[in-house]
Amino acid sequence: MWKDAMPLARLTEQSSILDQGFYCRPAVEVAKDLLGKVIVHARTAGRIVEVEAYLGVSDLAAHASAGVTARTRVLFGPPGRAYVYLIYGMYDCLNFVAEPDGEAGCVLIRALEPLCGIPLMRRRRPAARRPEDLCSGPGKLTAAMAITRADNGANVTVPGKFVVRRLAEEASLEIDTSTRIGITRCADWPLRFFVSGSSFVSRRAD
DNA sequence: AGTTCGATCGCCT
DNA sequence: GGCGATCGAACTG
Repeated sequence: MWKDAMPLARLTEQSSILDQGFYCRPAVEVAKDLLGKVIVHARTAGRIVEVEAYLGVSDLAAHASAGVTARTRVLFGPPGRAYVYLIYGMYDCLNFVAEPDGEAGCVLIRALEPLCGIPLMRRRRPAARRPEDLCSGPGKLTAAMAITRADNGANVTVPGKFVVRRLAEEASLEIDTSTRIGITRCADWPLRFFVSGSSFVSRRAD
């Protein structure tokens, strides 16, 4: 318990960075394909087990529905960038921008299976009682990995402190679908995707 | 310029 | 299951 699943050096060696083409597709496709991929931020890393897709101006639950503003500008820009915003005055939420440059769409990262830097994550989130609680929510995983609004706009397709990787040996996984959590508009749209049976997701059902 | 309310979390009952 | 914390973007006037 509370030990890393693998050393960061080995993870780096046995994986490759997702390129811009991966993100330059419809947000729903990118969302589903991000399951099983690994986010690396500085000394911490985790496997994505739960995401939600947010679409363009037609999706009233999406920030992009407000049009281009100072906050949403990155959503309308090139794919493969991080969109990080403050929610409820205290938590940062991480998204990756999808769709071609000029079109809005993104994927909210809702839960991770911690892989590297677990003791560090634990120090940042003392409230977590089990490793399963470390990154089981959008505000939890940013706290555990120290991802903040300073990372907003970061290009995660080029080598650096913040990237998303694909393992050379990717386990096949079954995907469950549900409605998105915590929203009121477009509440019945089935745009939440998570790894079936994972104990690291924020919730099992709606 | 003032108000509203949210893509949450953790503690309380 | 309920609620308070805490802040800034978006909307109203």
